[in-house]
Amino acid sequence: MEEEITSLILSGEANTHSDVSDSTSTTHQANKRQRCGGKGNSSQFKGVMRQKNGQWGAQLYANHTRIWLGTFKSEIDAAMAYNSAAAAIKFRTGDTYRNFPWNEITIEEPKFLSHYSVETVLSMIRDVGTYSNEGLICKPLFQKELTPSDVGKLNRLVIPKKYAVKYFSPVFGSENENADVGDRKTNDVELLLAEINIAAMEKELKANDMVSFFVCECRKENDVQRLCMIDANKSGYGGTFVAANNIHVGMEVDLQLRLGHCYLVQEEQRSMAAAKPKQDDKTEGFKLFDMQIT
DNA sequence: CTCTGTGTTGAC
DNA sequence: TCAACACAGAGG
Repeated sequence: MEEEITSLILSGEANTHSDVSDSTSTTHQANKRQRCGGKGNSSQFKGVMRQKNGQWGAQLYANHTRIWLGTFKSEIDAAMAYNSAAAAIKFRTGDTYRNFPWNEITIEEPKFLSHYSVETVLSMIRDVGTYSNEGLICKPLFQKELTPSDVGKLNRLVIPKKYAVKYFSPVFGSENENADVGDRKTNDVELLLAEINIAAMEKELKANDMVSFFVCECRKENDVQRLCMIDANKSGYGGTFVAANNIHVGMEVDLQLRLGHCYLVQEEQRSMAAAKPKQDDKTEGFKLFDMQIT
């Protein structure tokens, strides 16, 4: 589960497709080898090539060797894989070429990937690659230092009210009896984590450890779902995902506003040439860590 | 059989 | 360093 989630993250990349190539002075097209007899089925993206069966392969070169990233259904997914791998491998060397320009979300990617070894990152990318059309991007929301009670027996985590209102207002701001949100008398909001395997977390986390909340977009086919993730930053370590599953489509509209842009949906709509309308309103309600809240 | 991904080559 | 192309061989 943990690995599944992290691998999803690595595959993700949110970007508009329209304003490619403004992040570097050299374009992929400019560098492309113009081998004779080009059949016009090559990719416009760096590190991406068409396979015989119509799939798209992604690869990148580092240390004089080719690193195969997998095959993908769409050219864009392959280009995203290149971006992720490049963010993990080439970013530090100063090679910041991107198939898509950075945006407010993807700019976080190198920092996130730096928590993992190159091998881990690559395996994550490959896990998602073959025959996959999934993507997941994450945007940090806020951090909280754990208190003794957060890691206590009560299976609940207290979120400062200002964050709860800001990011979870569709849930916490409404008078919803189903919401397992307690203690409106205080300034903070208790997030009950009954469904999460907090027992596992307890072993790992202590008071004063820092947990980061992310909102993530998970793309599957033509569907976009949103997840909330918790990343635990133990002191002295990089972040490691210890908990993540929260599907909450109900707050989509609100989060779209807060994120400023819903890149994946736009990209999907554009690339699908309006073949299918966006269909992300099928699911009602809000789930937090597998717990239906609204 | 299908299809991935490696081997290899040659352009930059 | 990179993409184009060929094809070995893994996997169903």
